Amino acid sequence: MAARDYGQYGGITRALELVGERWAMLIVRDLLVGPRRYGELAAGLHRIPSNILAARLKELQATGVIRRVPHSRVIVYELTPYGRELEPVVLALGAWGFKTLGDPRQEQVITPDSMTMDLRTAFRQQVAANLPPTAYAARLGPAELFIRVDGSALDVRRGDGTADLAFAAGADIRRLISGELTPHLAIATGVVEVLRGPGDLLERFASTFHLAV
Amino acid sequence: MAARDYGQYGGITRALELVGERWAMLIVRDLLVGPRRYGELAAGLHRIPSNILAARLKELQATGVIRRVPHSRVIVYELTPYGRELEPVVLALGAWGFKTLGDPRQEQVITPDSMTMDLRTAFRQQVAANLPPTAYAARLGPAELFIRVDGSALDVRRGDGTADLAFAAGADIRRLISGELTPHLAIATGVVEVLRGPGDLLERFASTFHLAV
DNA sequence: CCGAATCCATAACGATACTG
DNA sequence: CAGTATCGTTATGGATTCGG
Repeated sequence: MAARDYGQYGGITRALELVGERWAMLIVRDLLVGPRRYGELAAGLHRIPSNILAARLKELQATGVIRRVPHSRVIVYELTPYGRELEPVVLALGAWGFKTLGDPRQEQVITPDSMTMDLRTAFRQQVAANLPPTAYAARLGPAELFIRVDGSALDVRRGDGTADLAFAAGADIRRLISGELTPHLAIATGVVEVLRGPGDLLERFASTFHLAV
Repeated sequence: MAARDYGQYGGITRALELVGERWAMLIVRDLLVGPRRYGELAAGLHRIPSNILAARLKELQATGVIRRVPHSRVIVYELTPYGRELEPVVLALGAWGFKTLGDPRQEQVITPDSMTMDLRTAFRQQVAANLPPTAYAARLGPAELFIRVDGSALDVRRGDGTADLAFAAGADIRRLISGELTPHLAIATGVVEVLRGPGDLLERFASTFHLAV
């Protein structure tokens, strides 16, 4: 791993030598959501060439960031404890990037894992702590997420479930999270479509997930 | 800048498109210490090729992370307000990398700016708030730093000054900051050499700057 | 089918030299 | 001092192929 180093001694250079290469941090992002198989990673990072994915997985293993775990018949990759400690880094990056996240370009896709991490980024723990437990079923572009907020705990997983509020939205859910759009306006303009449950709950959603730009 | 994108829509991909390329985050790191001239950046990142530095500076300007400011005769680069908001990202990266920072390799150098940011990473604001104002003059490898702690405020700058404690150390100051070495042992083993002032103050330094591994 | 390895064109990077 | 220009090397991207 000393091949592509910076010739400097310090915490930041060290970190960048471990996870600074192209795609590495996105692999970490997806693995922060949960263990993933090779094919799942390839699907979530749909533009990654398979040789690059294979190379990164090897490097991240060699440096102790991830682990390759054979599970009966399938192989999954998961973060080591040290790798999981990258969560603050990934969240900080996400919060920073979110601020200048415009509208999606034509070729940009939304993946369940990236959306999950963006929701974690926007999650306001101290606000949620004072709200009743709530479950949301959100269809965000192609991603179906089941979001449970209980006290200061957040759980996001793929798929559906019994939710207090079910809604559908596209990438412009961002406008709701940034506060650019009020929940009321988001519904009125069709940015958010309420599928089940009281639309008022979208206000709770918006105050739980908020990231000022 | 959409040339090298990831084809995904999300906060983290957005951030990586802006500052994810090689060397970019290190330029940000050094600019977090203060505005720098082209030559200063080149010196601090001594292994960066000048064409890469020039390219990164252009990209970071184009994306609104840094600004090119003509100052009478010289040109300096500085972070925009948006660029400065990368500080939490850089500190989180530094804290993570610090944990597996071993001993320096032969070719690795210590630069004043990287050392400054590492100190900021390790700074414990809430601990410092309960200590009397203290100034340290530290010679860390080739970097001469004048460190002032006043309440929860930290100021690190290059050069010397009237300090309560002056000391010299090498890269293995890391062992003191990680707690691997007690202040007493650090002095006894020669890891830290006290140049002026009461050596006891090194305990205050160690509790002010601490990052568990 | 999953988890890669291989091949090849292209783009980025790195070292050095060069210019206003 | 603040960059450009050039050119060889390396990494990336895309497609295809291989092995269990």
